[in-house]
Amino acid sequence: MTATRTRRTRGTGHELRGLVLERATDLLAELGDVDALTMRAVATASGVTPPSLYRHFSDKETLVQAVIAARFEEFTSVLRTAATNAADQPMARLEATARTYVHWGLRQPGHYRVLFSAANAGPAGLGLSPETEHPGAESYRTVIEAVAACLPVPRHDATLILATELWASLHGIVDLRITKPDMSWPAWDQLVDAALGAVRTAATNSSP
Amino acid sequence: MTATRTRRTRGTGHELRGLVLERATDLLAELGDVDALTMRAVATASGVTPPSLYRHFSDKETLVQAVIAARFEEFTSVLRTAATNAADQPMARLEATARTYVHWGLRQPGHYRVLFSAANAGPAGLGLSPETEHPGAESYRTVIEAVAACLPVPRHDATLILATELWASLHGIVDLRITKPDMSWPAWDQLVDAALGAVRTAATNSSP
DNA sequence: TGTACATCAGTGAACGCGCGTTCACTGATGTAC
DNA sequence: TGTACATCAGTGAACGCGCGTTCACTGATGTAC
Repeated sequence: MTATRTRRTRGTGHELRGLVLERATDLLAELGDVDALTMRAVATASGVTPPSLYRHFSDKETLVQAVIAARFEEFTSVLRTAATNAADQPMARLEATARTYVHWGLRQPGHYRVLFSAANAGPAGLGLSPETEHPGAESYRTVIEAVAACLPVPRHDATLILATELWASLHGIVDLRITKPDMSWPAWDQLVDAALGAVRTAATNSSP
Repeated sequence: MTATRTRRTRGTGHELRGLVLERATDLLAELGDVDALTMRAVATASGVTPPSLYRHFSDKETLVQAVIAARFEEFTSVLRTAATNAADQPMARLEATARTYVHWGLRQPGHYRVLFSAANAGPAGLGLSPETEHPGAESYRTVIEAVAACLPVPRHDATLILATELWASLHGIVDLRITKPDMSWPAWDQLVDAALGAVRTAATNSSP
């Protein structure tokens, strides 16, 4: 055991930082709960003893924040990529965004829960300053923009309500499935389709 | 302190059971998280030392289950009452059900989270046998029935999708608001209105 | 009416556990002379 | 080329804490005789 471990040579100690982030990410994906993640487990998964972690992260909160920030960034990026790759038409882009949202959430339930269902998910709860916007706000904005693009004469109020309701639907589709996996669920893409109905109607009705 | 405490007379010890349930319910409402609830806190809130709790509940899980079961029952009952009190027309009943769902959730965010967003909310996670249906299934059924009543020619598949998507919307409206209280949200009743749009459209289109 | 006794609500102290974190250390490696 | 030394990745043991839970007990109350 101990013989297998090779210590990093001087100057390359920061490699451990990356490894720890990776392992912590995997563990968080499995656990789906920040509180269930332990520094000891992260250390073991990284092939190192607990005190070594404190060389790179001042405490658990710092480590967790680093993981969460990266996951949020990835999520938003995946959403944007999906929209970009879709046909160059607002509704097609929105559909791609919505489908990708749910697909990503169901594929990475642990991460989705950590990002969106954490008990203390506010900026304060994440240890961020109150002025800092919530890391999930970016993905919210992505949905709003995609909805706004579908409406010929976008009124701010109406757009906001449509977009928020759509977001709530997508979140609900993912979250309920994750928390109640034993129930029998309709195919998720049909649910997403239904959720898009309101925007589709609004888009059709307002166009001449 | 100790002088203030009056021990129950013999035979009335079961009164403590009710008091403990009440205090545990309150604490759970504040915390919104089963793991954050401690037997010690329940004992203190009940004016008693921790070992006393074990006279009435064999362990923490049993106590928590009792609280959760009661909350689920209350929630379902509130939904049914709302539907009953609404005008005797399917759509009015559905609207009342939906509004009450969200209103209850936002009024009792801690309880809502415990019931619907618990990390281990499956029957197994709640310590129930796998055959036992999820305690939330009853409220799900309430929504399905209310939706079905609105459709003139109810097809089972379509009804299920519409109802599940509506449930997801309502859950999302409540859950996102609870977990991200710092964001600025549109009025919840407008969101509920939007969520009801799909059913309204389906109801109108199928009627002659 | 008095007394011995069984009952039982509730206590105080302690248990083992896993946690985040700290501390003093080890020992291989690169560097200065 | 050799040697003393500073650096620093990583360790092993321990800390204090709060938790669920257990244990032996206390002492007031009702009951039997």
